[in-house]
Amino acid sequence: MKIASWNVNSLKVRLPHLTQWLADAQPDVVALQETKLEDAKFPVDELAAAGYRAVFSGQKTYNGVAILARDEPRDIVTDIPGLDDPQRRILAASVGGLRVVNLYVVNGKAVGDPKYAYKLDWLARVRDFLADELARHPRLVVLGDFNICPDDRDVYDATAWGEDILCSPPERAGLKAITDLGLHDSFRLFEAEGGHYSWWDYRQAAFRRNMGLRIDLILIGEALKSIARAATIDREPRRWERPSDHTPVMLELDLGTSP
DNA sequence: ATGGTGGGCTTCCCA
Repeated sequence: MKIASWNVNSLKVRLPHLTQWLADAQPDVVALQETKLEDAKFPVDELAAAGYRAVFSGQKTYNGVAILARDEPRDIVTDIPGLDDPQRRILAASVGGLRVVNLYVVNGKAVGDPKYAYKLDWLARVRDFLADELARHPRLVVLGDFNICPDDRDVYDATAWGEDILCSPPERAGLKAITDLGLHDSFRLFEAEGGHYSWWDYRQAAFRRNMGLRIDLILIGEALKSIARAATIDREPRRWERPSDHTPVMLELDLGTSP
């Protein structure tokens, strides 16, 4: 089974890229972020024609998350219990014998900004939600745009970036509180070197110069660690005309033949 | 220190 995450930065603009990539990569489950679409405008029919069921939690202009799958996703959750948040950033579903939680983590703008405080609080609440999810569903996958570089290997120039937004110690502590639940950064099960990124700024020819960050992650519960086969970043869609600033990340799990 | 680019119910906000 192939499970993927992609921040598409407007599904309206990127739908042709998405359908092309689905045909090329043949993923079984895909988590999308920044769809920027109201639910009524989600391209259900186009994705069904591509062979995927879809569930989604969107809003106009900003945010928006979706899960695509070959099989119908079930037991949908669109909100963190107890958190009244109009921003559509989380979507959980059961699919293909897995529990999948798709996150579009708050960017935070800058250390000290009000959005940064919202980010740290949101992360703490997600951590508590994930603790409950993991207790109920050992076969848990938590993936999405985390808007946090796990460590300096995930930053093109860690010295210059320093402790700015996406790399500040409190953000990294917020991520560590999540991985400390027993969720592994699947990419690091296969690759120890730096220089592998999932996002490149649109400015300054950042992609051509590989000035990127690895902020799109697929975390897996301990129960899935032994069946992880490969974790990859597909840079190809970032080369296409009018790309998203993020590129898809993918994990292959060996779930065997029994359901 | 600044600003560069891109998406969006656009002349600013968000990333």
